[in-house]
Amino acid sequence: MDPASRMNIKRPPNGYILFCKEWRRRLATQYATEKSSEISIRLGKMWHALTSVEEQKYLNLGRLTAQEHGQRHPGMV
DNA sequence: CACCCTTTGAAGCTC
DNA sequence: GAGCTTCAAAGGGTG
Repeated sequence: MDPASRMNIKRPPNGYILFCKEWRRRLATQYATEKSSEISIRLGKMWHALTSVEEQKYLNLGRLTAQEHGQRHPGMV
């Protein structure tokens, strides 16, 4: 790949990553003694607790974000 | 200071 | 087109 793309543009975050950014901080506050790896496991449990609408919301948003990346970086090569 | 460990989804490489 | 691998976040813990 072009070094320019690797240097400036990272891979688009999926729905789960978006969910992490919102809840990871909250879980880190509640479980301040735990590490991100442990938080990730808790986030996985939180993910299972989501309703279909919420789950699809994050996945859908992540997919749209990925679609936008292609539009924000046309060609690139 | 970079990598490990961990989660899920998707990008990205290989075939 | 079908499939496997790497990277995205992320933060104490490890090296």
